[in-house]
Amino acid sequence: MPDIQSILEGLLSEAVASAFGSEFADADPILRQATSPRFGDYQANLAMGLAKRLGQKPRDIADAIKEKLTLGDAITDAEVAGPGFINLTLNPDLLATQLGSMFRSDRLGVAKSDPPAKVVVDYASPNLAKEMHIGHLRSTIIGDAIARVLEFQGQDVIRHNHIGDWGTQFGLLLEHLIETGWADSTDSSISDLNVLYQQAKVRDDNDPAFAERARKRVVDLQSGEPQARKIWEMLIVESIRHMNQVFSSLGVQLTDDHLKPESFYNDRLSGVVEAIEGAGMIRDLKGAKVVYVDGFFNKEGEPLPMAIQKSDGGFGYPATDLAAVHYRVADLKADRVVYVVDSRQKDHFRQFFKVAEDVGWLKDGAELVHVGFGTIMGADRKPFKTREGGTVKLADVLDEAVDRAGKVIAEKAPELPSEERDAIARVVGVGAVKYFDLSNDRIKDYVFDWDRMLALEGNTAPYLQNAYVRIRSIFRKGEVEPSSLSGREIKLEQAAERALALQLLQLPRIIQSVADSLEPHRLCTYLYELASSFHKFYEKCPVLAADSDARRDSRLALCDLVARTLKQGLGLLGIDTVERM
RNA sequence: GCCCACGUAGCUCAGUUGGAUAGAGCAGCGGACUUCUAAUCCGCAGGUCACAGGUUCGAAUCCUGUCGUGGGUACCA
Repeated sequence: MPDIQSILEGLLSEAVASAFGSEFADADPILRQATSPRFGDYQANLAMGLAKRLGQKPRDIADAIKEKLTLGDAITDAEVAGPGFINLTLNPDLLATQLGSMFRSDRLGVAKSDPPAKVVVDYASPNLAKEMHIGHLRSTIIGDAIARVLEFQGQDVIRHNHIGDWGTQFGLLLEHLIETGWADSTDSSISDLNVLYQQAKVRDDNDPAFAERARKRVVDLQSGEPQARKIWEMLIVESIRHMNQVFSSLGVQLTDDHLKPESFYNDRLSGVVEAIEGAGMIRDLKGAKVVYVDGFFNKEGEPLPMAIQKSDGGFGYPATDLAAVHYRVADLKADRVVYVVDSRQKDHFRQFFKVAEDVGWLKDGAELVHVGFGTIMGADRKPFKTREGGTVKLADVLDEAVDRAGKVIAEKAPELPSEERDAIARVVGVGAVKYFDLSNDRIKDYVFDWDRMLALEGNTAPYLQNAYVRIRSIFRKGEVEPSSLSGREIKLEQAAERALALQLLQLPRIIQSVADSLEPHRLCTYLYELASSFHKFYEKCPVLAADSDARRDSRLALCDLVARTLKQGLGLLGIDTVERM
């Protein structure tokens, strides 16, 4: 069934063609949702744009279109207002029919994209040998949300966790571990590694000789030297174990199946260099093989080199990134590769995207997209740190969120058994952290604020989860199974019901807009407005105590649609719901 | 220096890709609970959309410049 937008656009095109000739049939009707109920439900803004082309006044054009507009099944009223807006009021029966079809759809009316595109989503991608910290949060959950939305749309999504298991940090760590004799011990934990890495980092910054030896270790590792290899494997196992623990408490859909570590591309690196050399793009700079990309300059104003192969023979991240592009586009045949990585790396992405294009790897029109995001700030507007000024561990953030959520639940719902309260605290606490992050425009920095994210008012996860809970409570109390409502007629009588209906029917458009823009916060805003519309409806319209069975069933169906939309929407953000809270 | 983002109410943020009188939440003031869960709802107040030009029927949104904040500026990622 065509959606409302398409139906209206069709009617408007017919009217324009009938008023001014068929050559105008493809004019964009510029259909928008009305900004206020007093302007009807939708407005068409094409009359102003046609004024020049037709040499007539916008209002006269709008009047002419309005005259030819078919009223009845879809539109019950059309009025011209302002400079030439055509305000449209929808037939409630059309809304009801649309809702009926949404109710019967297990996808809530969201069409599957056909044919599906193959999309690689590269996200989380932490550097190993360090504990996961707050800086890993955004890539992990924004990427997860994007992957879920694209998958729901029916795209062929391939998740890649491009973990840093191969770079310079391992040189530092290896050199330090071998020198201190740690390499001969058997027991290790990620916290130990964290400390050892910090020690190594300090030495690297202050001791050029150490730095030199550490760089040599990277070359050893990449060329398969046995001792380096053996220690490295121990480090990797421990790091991945820790990473998976964090993913699990975060509720992220990444498993070992999605690991595509930097080391995976090792035996492709020399081929990458050869291909770029073959394209005549490699230059020599002090022994390093570099590429120059137009438009990038260093502090001295000279063209900025990007090192594909370092002067010591080792490969840096540009080589790995280029090998990954080639693998994803040429081997996996991806149509789109999405990189969910901090905005600060924007220049790096622009550079190697351009190189990949110039080498000719994007022949089939494959699209590379850097989905950048801002920094999480503390209350002082500086990057979020612990009170002592240290790195905030991701596991600690989640623990505290659950802890804080638990306290609120103990206060608000003391009647629930403590075991259930613990489970709810986990869903609410983790959901609050994730939603708070996702609900901000990803390109901007945001200030981390416990009170705000766990607040029950405003655009927060608990507010949405509570709307869901209230609906489930209605069904429990009324002892109604949602499936039993199938086929019942939905009647939209109250303004609050009509507003809710219009809101529900926007879901497909919102999903599309998130998929196009790769901005999950658009879904958050939508869900918040939906929950808000529901709460207004809830105050105004008794459901179980409605004054007729037909009205009760109609409202129950509306409630169920809201619940399913909230659950689905939150699910696409990687956030769970509970039955009570 | 050069390049890239961002600047909306006291605070934290939206703003449907250029549409009507710029919207929420918090904080402030005033209301609504023997409840389908008040973890909610209703009302009041709060704005030179950083500033100045430009594009056009129409700009918070696009362009140019200025100011401010943050980031990037090879062989860390």
